[in-house]
Amino acid sequence: MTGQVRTVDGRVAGRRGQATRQKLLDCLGEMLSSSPYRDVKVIDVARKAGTSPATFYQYFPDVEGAVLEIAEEMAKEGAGLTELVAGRSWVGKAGWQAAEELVDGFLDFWRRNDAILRVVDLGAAEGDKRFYKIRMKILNAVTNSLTDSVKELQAKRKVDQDVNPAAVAGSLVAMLAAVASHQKGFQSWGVKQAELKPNLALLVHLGITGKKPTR
Amino acid sequence: MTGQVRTVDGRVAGRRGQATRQKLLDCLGEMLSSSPYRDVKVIDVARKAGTSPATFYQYFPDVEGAVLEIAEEMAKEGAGLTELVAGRSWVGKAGWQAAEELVDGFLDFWRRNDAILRVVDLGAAEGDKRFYKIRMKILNAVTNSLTDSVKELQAKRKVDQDVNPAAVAGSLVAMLAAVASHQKGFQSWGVKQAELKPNLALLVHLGITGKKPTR
DNA sequence: CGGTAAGCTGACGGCATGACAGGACAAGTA
DNA sequence: TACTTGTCCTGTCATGCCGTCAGCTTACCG
Repeated sequence: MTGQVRTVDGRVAGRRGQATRQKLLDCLGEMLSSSPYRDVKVIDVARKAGTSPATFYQYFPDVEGAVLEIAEEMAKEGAGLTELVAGRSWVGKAGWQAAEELVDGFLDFWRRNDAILRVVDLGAAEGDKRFYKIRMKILNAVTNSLTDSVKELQAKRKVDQDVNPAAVAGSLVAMLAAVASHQKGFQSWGVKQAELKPNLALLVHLGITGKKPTR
Repeated sequence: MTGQVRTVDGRVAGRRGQATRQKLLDCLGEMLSSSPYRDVKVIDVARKAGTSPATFYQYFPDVEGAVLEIAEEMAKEGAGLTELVAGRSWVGKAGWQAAEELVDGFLDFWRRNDAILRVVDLGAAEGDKRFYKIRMKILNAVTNSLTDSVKELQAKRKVDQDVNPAAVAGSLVAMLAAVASHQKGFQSWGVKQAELKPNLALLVHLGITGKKPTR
């Protein structure tokens, strides 16, 4: 199903080849977090990995191709974000806890994958379907779960009927993603990390349930 | 005060020079909306403007420099976004209207300056102070106004004291910006443009006042 | 009409890209 | 051990963009 790892010219990669390939990916990942995406050059990645540009081109069609590879990897891990929402109760104290844990988990994931998520975001915004798909894969998991939560509350008449669950869930997730990728920005207008989280959780809880949380 | 427009090598630009310069900026702007930022080359911009690469380098140190110029221009226009919030009442029907108009104005501005805002966002996220500053210039106006609104409501005991006005305002603005730049994304999970706006307005209202709007 | 500064470009060294052919290496076979 | 096979890596090359400079053309002014 997964298929073996293959080089650009169709050979199957052996143990040594896969190691080289992985090393190139790792080095690319590091470069992305230390210098602007626009300035990441194949030759630098290759040098950093102690190999030559030609080797890079054996495993990846171009820089973008390699970035997609890393992103795909991350997306798999990101699928686990679903668990932050699935099967949670949004009533009473449990609701507040759910909101807090969602915010926590989300911010954490984003901070860990900071650099690559930035590039994925850009690619998606520019209309590249491949990046777009990956971004969806990560956000969809959470968004769909949240959408379901809102729908449930609507069914129980706890949320107004004219609320569009998908729109609200999507917007909240977008907010989390945006805040996560500009966390430094908040510090400069005097909001500290620790203060940010409860306020985000508040917004999430308000958005989902329409009510202030009981802590 | 403003200083004349100058070329890289220090000459003051005359009428003809300024026209060329502007044409280069315009063409760059077009290129940014039609192809990925990473692939925008000086030579293409120059060709599109019917001039040579050397001319480009007379007016701008590099592509980034020119992008900053465009962004600066946009930031000036963006300062007008303050009016969407300043001096608004957030009580009763007026509150709902304020939320709706804020969302409307914001989304509109973002759609108009789509391409350049993407690049600014990326630059800021990557830690470039110059892009960061521009992003702040645009968002600060709105965020500060919103922060003040929340503070006022807090003073009147209409909002809980443990809410951090700046954190809430900043998060809401980040949400608006994020949703605006991924508007297409929402369509794919079945949320239409027209549906999106009222739901965003709802979230904004909830966030600022802590209460459901009275429409 | 001549001087001066603005405006533009051809051309060039330098570097990244991406392709290829061939050498180095590990593992299996006789 | 010698030979074979297939994987893995690199030297090298044509191509194309970058960023700069000297020098030519154009516009303005006394």
